[in-house]
Formats: sequence, structure tokens, C-alpha cells
Amino acid sequence: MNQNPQSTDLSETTPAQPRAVVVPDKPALEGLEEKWSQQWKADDTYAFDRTQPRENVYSIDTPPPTVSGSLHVGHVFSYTHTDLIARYQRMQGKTVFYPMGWDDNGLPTERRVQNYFGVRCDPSLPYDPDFTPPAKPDPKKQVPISRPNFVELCEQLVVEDEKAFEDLWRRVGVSVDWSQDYTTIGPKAQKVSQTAFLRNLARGEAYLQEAPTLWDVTFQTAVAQAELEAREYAGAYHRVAFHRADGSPIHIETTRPELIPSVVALIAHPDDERYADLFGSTVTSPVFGVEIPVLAHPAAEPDKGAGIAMCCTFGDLTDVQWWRELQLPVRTVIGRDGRFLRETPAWLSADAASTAYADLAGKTVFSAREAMVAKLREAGDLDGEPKPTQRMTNFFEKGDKPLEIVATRQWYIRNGGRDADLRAALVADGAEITWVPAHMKHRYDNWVSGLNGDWLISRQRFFGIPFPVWYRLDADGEPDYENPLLPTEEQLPIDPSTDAPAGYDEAQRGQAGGFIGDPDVMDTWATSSLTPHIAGGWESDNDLFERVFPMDLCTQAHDIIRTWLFSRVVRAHHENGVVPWKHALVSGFVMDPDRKKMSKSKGNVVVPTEILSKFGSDAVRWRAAMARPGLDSPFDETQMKVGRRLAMKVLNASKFVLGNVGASERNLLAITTPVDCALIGQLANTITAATDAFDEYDYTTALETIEKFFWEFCDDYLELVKERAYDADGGSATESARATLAVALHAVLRLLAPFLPYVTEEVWSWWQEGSVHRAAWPVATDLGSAASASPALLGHVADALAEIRGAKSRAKVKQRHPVDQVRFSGPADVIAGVEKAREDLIRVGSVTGDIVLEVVDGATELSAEVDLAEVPEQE
RNA sequence: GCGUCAGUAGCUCAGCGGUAGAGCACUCGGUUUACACCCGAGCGGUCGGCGGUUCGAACCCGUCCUGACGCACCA
Repeated sequence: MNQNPQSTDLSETTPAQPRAVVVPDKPALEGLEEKWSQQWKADDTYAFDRTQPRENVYSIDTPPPTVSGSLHVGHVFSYTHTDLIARYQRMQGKTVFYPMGWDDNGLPTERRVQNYFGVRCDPSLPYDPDFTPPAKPDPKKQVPISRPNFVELCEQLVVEDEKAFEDLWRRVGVSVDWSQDYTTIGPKAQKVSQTAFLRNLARGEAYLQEAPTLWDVTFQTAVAQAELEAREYAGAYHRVAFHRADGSPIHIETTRPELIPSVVALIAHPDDERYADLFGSTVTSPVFGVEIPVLAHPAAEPDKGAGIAMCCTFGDLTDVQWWRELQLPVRTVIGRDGRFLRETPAWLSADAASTAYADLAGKTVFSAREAMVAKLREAGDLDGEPKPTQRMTNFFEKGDKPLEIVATRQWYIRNGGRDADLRAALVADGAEITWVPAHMKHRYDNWVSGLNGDWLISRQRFFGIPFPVWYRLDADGEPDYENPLLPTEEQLPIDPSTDAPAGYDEAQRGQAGGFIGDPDVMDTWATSSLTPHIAGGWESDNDLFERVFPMDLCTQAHDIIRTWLFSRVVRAHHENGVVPWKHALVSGFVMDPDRKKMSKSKGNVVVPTEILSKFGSDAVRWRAAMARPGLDSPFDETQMKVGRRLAMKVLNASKFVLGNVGASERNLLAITTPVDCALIGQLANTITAATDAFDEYDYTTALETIEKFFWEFCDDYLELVKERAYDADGGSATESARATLAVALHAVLRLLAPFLPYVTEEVWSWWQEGSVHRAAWPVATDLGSAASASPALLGHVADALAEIRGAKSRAKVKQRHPVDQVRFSGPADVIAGVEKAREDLIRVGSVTGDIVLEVVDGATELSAEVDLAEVPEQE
């Protein structure tokens, strides 16, 4: 069963090695994290065994956290969910491939470096080998530095951040094999990213295209559809007059009057009779007097605005559609910095137009709008006042200004956004994944079906993986984008800004007849879409890759289904023709107590280190395990206490059991007393139910099942057999109790181990060799014949115990108050059960007389008359 | 607008065709040997509304209401 070479043989039928049982006098939770996380590190407890064949491997693709960001409790919950599965699979005998990655490339790192060191990247500057960052960063006066200097600082800072992150994950107890780590900026990731890109390019899955793209003016980079966020944005409808040849007005409505200089057409629906006589004619634009055609297109909606729209370069994606389908000219007025072009565009060269444009040139969109409205008003072409409106506008998820649409040259990877067949294939890929919870597949389908273009992977940024591409410069120094120069795979990774292509030398860079490197970097998602390949050693260690890929599990929260999850499906589809994993486990969010999403800006983020210090890792993990896949859960400190109490209970109950039971007493044949057999029967059922739940990735139900058993074990069974187990010469009944306690504890520690790795390891170390985390997951059939005993007896005895306790509680006496006699009456099976535990009940109930039993025909439940002993007042 | 999830005890959630459940909170009681970071006993619900199917509905079907989220919506 257990394939792990380090694991111990835990077959129940084999007598355990005699070993001294060492139980501390005052067991405590404090210090366990440090003690055991160091031990696990020293022992390589979670090492992956790469000699195992694929069928013995369980491989996990876990999200590389953005190291320049900060972690909150939501991360701790989500990573714990992954770890629960990892630990379960390991105990089931799999060797678990559980690497950790760090997402350290891209914009978040750039931003953090800018703020941390007080610098900004200026690619035009030369490298300064003696550069040291300012002692006191001034966010208002960032020091401009060269790209190589900037990248150096990025690399320096991420190392520190990654150390802090690793410390946190070790403390949480995630059972990662830390020798398998990777980063998204490191050489391994660079080689994989560039190799995969070249393969995509060779197969036609990647392509370079000059086209209108969504553009963030703050970060001055293109962004992908997956990074968009629609937000409410305050705007106003402006009713503006264009003019027919005879001077009569034709009104349109627009929220972006500043784009009037870039108008290329007015467009109405072909069936719209109001404008039928205008189709094919021209009008002139207000203020600028540019002649504009009036065209028909079905995408124009008659009931929107005036029913006729001005088509610009480019106000929105409909403009792009019209531009493409009606073959309209490009009239760009907004530059990459979000400001109006300083030079007057050619189509505005007429005197009036160029004079008017001069007042817009160099202005931001916002200022240009104000200026334009003033001009319209002056010209009498603004009909009425602007009507304020809230509209949905696309923003870059990390940005705070609306996106513009700018025609730029960018790299794309085909993702089905322009190809129905590919889209259908990717939807089919999604259907091959087992989603946990199942309904998360809808989000995937929704996203893939709604794609409106291919995946834009190039970014005009600095800290990222460069495209391994150069372009020849012709005799005039113009780049030849059609025939890029490419390295061989063996040369990778390369940086085209410092490496020269084959057949050229560095002196030819930027020279006519020479070459230039592609200036862009890949977006972070273009790299993290390859995490199974990076972690699994694709093309650098194919022996490993074949043992771990396709992976068994990927885990993430639901916000990155459209980005990380989908992009990995795209990459594996292109490169390997398979779905990259069998299961996708999707975690919910931890919300603040008011059920609002935690975010830095709201100041409602719960910092994990504080909560871990306060309650301990096991308690926090317990709470995480209570959050079912896909469900958001509100943060509530009182729930952490419950987990802590469970961990404490494990210590104390184990102390009691092991204080009375030697390590050698795990003898199944000694378990003969009916109550003991019933407990083993209950344990067998618990093991089966928990195993079934875990196999369905339902860790919460597994925990609930195990925990219920454990509390009943403590509160009822342990109390019931306490006295019997204490007996110095109790004979076979005592032997039975002790063996049952030992067998049950031995199993329940293993059942709880995935959830409470620290406290279970601590207790395991009191009486067992090796780590509980390398021990075998319990199997019901290893519990011998008692496993088939009916647990019903246990319930009947618990009911009888509750009757005695209830009577004492109602009489407000202590639980050890003596009882003269108890008369139980009830159905035959219940009475028979109570009879079998009569001796235990007498002792636990402090019954001095006898327990009288009476079968009542037709009774449905147990009732009792408890005669409490008379005791002097001051007792 | 399309779609998904959720609405059960004060709170967090199970249950998803056969007499309403757990934990927390609350109330009451309990100090000798596992545990006061504790133990025991209680209180507490017309299972969002209305229809339907069924011998029987929290559970299935329809419809509506409320909340959250995803996608679309940018003239």
C-alpha cells in the first residue's frame, strides 16, 4: 500500500515495536510550529521521490503567489486546502509532487521596487555599475535609472520577499517539497517561456500584429482582456450637431466629445429610416469642419443615444469593429501617454481645424474634453447641457484611469477569441476537468465563450521575460517585422536587448542593415500559464516531466479562473494536446466580518502572522478546512478558538490514553468487551466515510466526520471506560479497554494529521517512530473483526450516560454525586445495549446501588429514573 | 440583459424525499488524579414567499422576492 520508502509499516495486525512512551507533564501547543517545522526541514519529510512511476505520483500545481504583494488570511486558507489534499494523498501512499513557485516578474514587482527604493526605470539611460539606491526613498522624486539597474533591484528585492513568504508557508505547515521551487523570472522560467513561445510561433499559435489594443495610459502598456475590470465611471451625454451640406444639423450623442477630431464616420442602423436618406452622403464635423461619411452598419443600435453614432479612432470596441468591417481610416489623436498628440494631424490641416486643434494638443483626455466642450458651445453646436450619466467603462484591474484604445504592434497567442473551432476545443478541455465544486465550470465556460480576441501577451514594461526575437533593419533602418530573427532552443534563454542574433555582432544593433531586439516583455500570465512545465522540468528534465504531467490537481481561488487557470489550459492544449490536470479545486475568499472583500485600500485585511501567533497554525488550518471549496466565508475569530480547542483536546486526551497504555498494547485480539468493539466499529465507519469524502476532495466533510468521532471518543467513550482502563488488575476487560484506546488513538491521530499537522506530530512522537505524516492513512479492514461490530451500542450507552448526567445537572449537583439506583426503561435493543455496558455505567455514574433495566414494548426511546443519594449540605 | 451560487436557531453552517441538526453565542450547574485553553445540562427554528408533484417536501418542479458573484453592457 504505502510506496514511500521512509514510511513505517503500520499494519495493525503487526505488533508494534516496544518503545518507551514519553508523555510531557504539561503538554502545550506553544512552540510546536517551530519545533516541528524545523524537524520536517531537517528530515526532508515531504521530499518527492522522483524514482516513482507516474501511477504512484500525485502532482500538484499550486499558484505562485505574487511576492511583491502581501498575503492575507485568504491565501492561508486556500494554500491550506491544497495542503490537506497533499497530506491525504501522501498518507495514501503516493509520492507527492508539491512544488512552490514565486511570481516575482512583472508589474507588481516593478511597482514595489519603485516605491521601496524610490527609483523609476528609464530605458534610455546607460547602465551604472556603481549605482546605489537613495538612502531615503522619496516617492515624489523617483530617481531615474537604467533598465539593467532597475532589473538588478527587482532581483535583489524579490529574494528578500521570497524568504519571508517561505517562512510563512513553513509556519502554516504546507507540506511543500522546497527543493522543487521555482520563480517566474528565474532562468528556468525564462527558458521554458521562451521555448514555448518559439514553438507557438513555429506552429502559428503566436503572431505579431499591429492592431488597436486596450491601452493603459498610466502604465503605458497594452493589457489583455483578462485584465479588464468594468467599473462605473461618471460621464455625460453631449448632444452635438454635425452638419449636412446645406448647413442643417444632424445630432449625435457622445460621452467623449474630445474625440470629435478623430471622427471617421457617422453610423446608423441600415433599417433606421430616420437616417436612410443620409447613407452615402457626407456631413462635416463641428469645430473642425472635416468631411465625414454617413454609413450604415447593423451594430448601430437605433434606441441608443440619438440612434446615430460617431465612429472615432477609437472610442470603444464597437468603433474598432466598424473601423475593421467598414475599412475606415485611422485618425489617432491620443498618444501612448494618454495625451493629445502635440503635432497637428494631417486631416486637420485646414486653417480652422488646425487652430482649433492647437488648443487640444498636449492635453490629457480630461482637459481636452473641457476645452472641446467650450469650443462646441462657442460654435453653437452643443445642443443643451451635458446630461450626467454613470456608465460602465473598462479599466486595467491595477489602474485608475479608463483604458484607451491605441493601435500598436503586439504579440498574441491564439486562445479561441477569433476562432470558433479552437474555442470549442478549449471548452471541451474544460469539460474534461473535474471541478470542485462542480459549478465553477460555468465560470470557465462563460469566460471562454465570451472572448472577443486572442490573448495579448506582450507588455511595454521592463521586468519580465523578453521575447526571444530580433528584427532585421533594412537599408533605411526600418525593421522587418515580417521575418523575425530567432534563436535556436539551445541558445535559450536569451535577452535580445543584450544578446545579438546569429550572424550579427553587437555593433550592428540599431544600425541600418543591422538588427534590433524586440523591446517588449511577456506578461506575467504568459509565464505563469506554464507553471506545470516550469515546475515539472519540461524539456530540461523530461524524465521528471513524464512522471508528473499531466498533473493531478490544480488549486486556486475563483478570481483567477479566467486568467491563470484558463491560460494554462491554452498552453497545454497547444504544446501537449492535453488538459494539464485532472482536478481543479477552487477556493472561496475569506471576507471581512461584514462580508466585504478584503483589500488593502479598505484597510480590512487580516494579516496571517497575527492570527497564526494568536491561535496557532493548527487552529487556523482547522478553520480553513471548515471552509468548503468555492464558498466565501466571513472571518470570525471566535471560530479560530474552536480549532485551538480541538488541538488542545488532542494533547490532553492523548496524554490520558498514553498515560495508561503502553505502546505495545495495540493488540486487536484483546478487544473483546462489547462497548469496545462498538467503538472500533464506529472508528471503522469513520475511516470509510472520511476516506470517501477525501477522495471526493471534500475535506470539510472528512474533518467533520473525524472530529465527531474524536469528540464522542473523548466525551463519552473515554469517560465510560476510564475506571476500567485504570484498574491495576482488571483482567481481560481492562486489557480490552487499553487496547481499544491505543488502537483508536493510533488511528485518529493519523486521521487528524492532514488538518492538525503539528499537534498530531507532537503526540505521535510520544510513542511512535518516524513522522505521522509519512504514516499510512488508516484502513477500516486493518481493524480486525471488531471493525464489523455495530456502533449502535455506543449510541445507546451514550443516551444512558446522558440520562444520568441530565438528572444530576437538573438537581444541580456535581457529576460525581453518588446515585443510589437507576431504572432504565425503553425499547428492547436499547436496553440490551445498556445491559452490555452496565459495569462501565455504574462506575462512571458513581452508582452505589444497581442499574435496573426494563424493556417497554412500543417505547421509542430510553427513559430513566435516577435516585440521587442524599448527601449532607456541605458536601 | 445572460448565467451561477446562496437564503435553515442570534451568528457560522450541515442536512437535499421519510418525525428539524452541529458548533459558536446565551442560560444553568460543576475545583480531588487527561483537560478551567475545561466538563456536564439546557434554551433556541411555521427550513425566504406563493403555488404544484407526492401517502409524505427544508429537500423535487414552477414562480416570485432578497443577497453575492461571473459574463455582457462603454454612441
